[in-house]
Amino acid sequence: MGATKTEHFTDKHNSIAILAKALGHPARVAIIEFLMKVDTCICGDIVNELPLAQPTVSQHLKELKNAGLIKGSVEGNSICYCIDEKSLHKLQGYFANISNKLEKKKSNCC
Amino acid sequence: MGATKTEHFTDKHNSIAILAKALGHPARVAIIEFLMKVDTCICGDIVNELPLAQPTVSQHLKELKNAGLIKGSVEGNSICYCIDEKSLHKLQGYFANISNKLEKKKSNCC
DNA sequence: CATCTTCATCGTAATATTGCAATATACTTA
DNA sequence: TAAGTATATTGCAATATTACGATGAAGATG
Repeated sequence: MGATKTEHFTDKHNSIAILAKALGHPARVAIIEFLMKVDTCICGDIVNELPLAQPTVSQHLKELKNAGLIKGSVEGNSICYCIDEKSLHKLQGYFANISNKLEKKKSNCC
Repeated sequence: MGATKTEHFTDKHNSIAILAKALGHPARVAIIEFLMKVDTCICGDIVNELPLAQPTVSQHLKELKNAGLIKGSVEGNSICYCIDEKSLHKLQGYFANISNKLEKKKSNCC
């Protein structure tokens, strides 16, 4: 018990959940927004932006990477992180679709 | 240690994280999609839709409600759940904005 | 009123997440 | 090559999440 029963759900539901979960922490939202703000991908500096210790930030970055929200490539001494656009477009499409459907049926309830 | 350092982050980052976290589980994504699929809000039936025991589903519903993603109102014997459109539109707006910005700057990196 | 149905809550076990100090790795530069 | 810089990994403690059986609460129905 205790572990999520991933195998009982559809791939679609799981993949959305993975992306959403990765954004389910304010530090990781902050990281994404920071990567948006600076115009290029950023090498270093991420740790200084957050009120967390370096290992903690490193862990959050790893989770964002595992979820496919960011990419990281070694750039000499430091590591260059940037947003993986595909996954964010996927989220955008997902919620746009939901919003759309909601508009159409204009809640006949509650 | 162990608890999220919510107070160190901005309200905006926290509020997005709360919504995202609520969707960070496939069962909760499935619940939202089920509420979308049936045209009206649904009273009962949610438990039967999911491969989880009733108390577990009840807990997931509670979390979706706490995050503001769904609303529930007592309807005689059962409870009538439906999507809280505001929060989903908020997510839609958030990701639309990000997607937009990403389009504009067409990644000059990586 | 007794029972059924529907959903919530409690209690508990298993597992996951968060955070950090200490340490490791790897590249850079003096 | 030694020292410095940037990031990752390890190990651990605190806390949160996930799941469910048992039980409770409240309206519905016989």
